[in-house]
Amino acid sequence: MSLPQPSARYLQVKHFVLDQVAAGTLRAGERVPSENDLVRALRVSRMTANRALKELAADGVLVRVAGVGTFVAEQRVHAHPLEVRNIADEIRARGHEYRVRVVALESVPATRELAERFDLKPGTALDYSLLTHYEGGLPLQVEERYVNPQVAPGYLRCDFSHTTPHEFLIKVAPLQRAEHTVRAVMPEWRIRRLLKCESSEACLLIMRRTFSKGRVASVADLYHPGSRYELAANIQPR
Amino acid sequence: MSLPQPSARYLQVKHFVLDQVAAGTLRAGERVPSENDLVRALRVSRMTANRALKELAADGVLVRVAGVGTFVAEQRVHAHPLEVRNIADEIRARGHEYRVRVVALESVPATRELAERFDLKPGTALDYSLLTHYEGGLPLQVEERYVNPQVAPGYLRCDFSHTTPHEFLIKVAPLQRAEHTVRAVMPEWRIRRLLKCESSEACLLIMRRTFSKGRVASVADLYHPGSRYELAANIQPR
DNA sequence: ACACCGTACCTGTATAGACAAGTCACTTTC
DNA sequence: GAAAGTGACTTGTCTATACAGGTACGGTGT
Repeated sequence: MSLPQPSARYLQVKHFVLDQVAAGTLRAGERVPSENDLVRALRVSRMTANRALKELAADGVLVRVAGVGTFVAEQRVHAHPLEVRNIADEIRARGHEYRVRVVALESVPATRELAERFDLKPGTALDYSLLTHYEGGLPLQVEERYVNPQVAPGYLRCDFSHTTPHEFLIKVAPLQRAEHTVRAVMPEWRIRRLLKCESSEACLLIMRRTFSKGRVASVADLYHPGSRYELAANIQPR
Repeated sequence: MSLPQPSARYLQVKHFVLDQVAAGTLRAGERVPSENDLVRALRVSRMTANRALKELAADGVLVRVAGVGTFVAEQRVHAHPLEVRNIADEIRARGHEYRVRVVALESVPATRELAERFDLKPGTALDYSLLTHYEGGLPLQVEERYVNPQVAPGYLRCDFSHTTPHEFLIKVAPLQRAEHTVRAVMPEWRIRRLLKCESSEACLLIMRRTFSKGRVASVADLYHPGSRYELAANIQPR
């Protein structure tokens, strides 16, 4: 279960703690080793232990209280109004037939750009899928997704005719936090061809990063034809 | 303009850099002082300068390249899709100059489509405004807005060089609820011209309806150039 | 023209040592 | 018993120093 040791010592310390959180040895609300504990246990300087815990706190994995200690943060699975819902459910809810086509499903090495989005080293193996989701025969979403197999293993063996990537990930890697970015773009031809949309049609791109156990579980670019897809939100202030 | 000095020295360093980014002294892509420059200029240790720059990089304000230097990140404007925020505040928060141009401001009768969105009878008088919001000289948003004068009276007498429509509405008609719809579109020539964007550029359209006292107070179509505007959301449990 | 190398500068990481401030439990004092 | 003090432990910050590794640039030799 334990991962190959990263070179940087503060990363080793992060993993030391993270592994125990992931394994359940340390549960939500429990106290994690203090900086000085880590100094003694892992033979690092306090500054290094401090950096590891500080970054884990910034990631939302830990909570630190000056004078008291460091604790595992409470993790809850979320439900959010702007969540990109399961595309299959969305389509079926509108009374249309849902179909998916798997264009690609393989393991690929991380490019530098991908490595950055994942916060991993370039060349790390990532599971890659390229799917087209159809609504009643028309493409509604092209989903280009990369999954970190160390966080969510078994992605390549998933049968996407029965399970969407989203469903799989929720089951395998409990969602801690997600980032969405929404843009209007003119996608490259490769995507445009799959979406079967004209060269003059704008597309809605949702870039999504999901986090689990303090690490990036998955990075997805979701392309939608601008003429057939929109995001809607109801906002209640306060 | 400058804020009271924070006590922690690394925060002082962060503000030193941030102020220059906000003031425009340092523009996107430009090089920021190196760690050693900051050591000499602000009389701090390199570890402290390092922490400041590292955190600003983590915040997305700067980009660091080992062996090369630290640079101001290219910043797309971020907006939180779930908040009803003020475009002027957003721009100023990014440290850029905000300016607005009033293209039209008049009373118009509701067309059938507008009447539907307002849930009113066609022909009802509506206050209409067409504004272009500029960020540092570049159009960032074209705001086409209709206001129901029975819910929010006095809209046409508002001075938009000092108050944004958003601010006015909040004051006159307390916001009860809002609806957002986000689309990617290729807008008509009229809008494209105001946005000064090319004919091949996709635009992000936010259609917003705000409700006050149970009625539709305002309907707005907000157009943004796809290359310079995006919506971002961090979705956290709880 | 081109490959190679040295140098200067940059960020990234790591350490030991130091002081401050917050929290808690225990003890002393009134 | 209540208030005040004390000490141990925690995180937060800061410094001086060090080495590694990346990058750019200019010079040198072929």
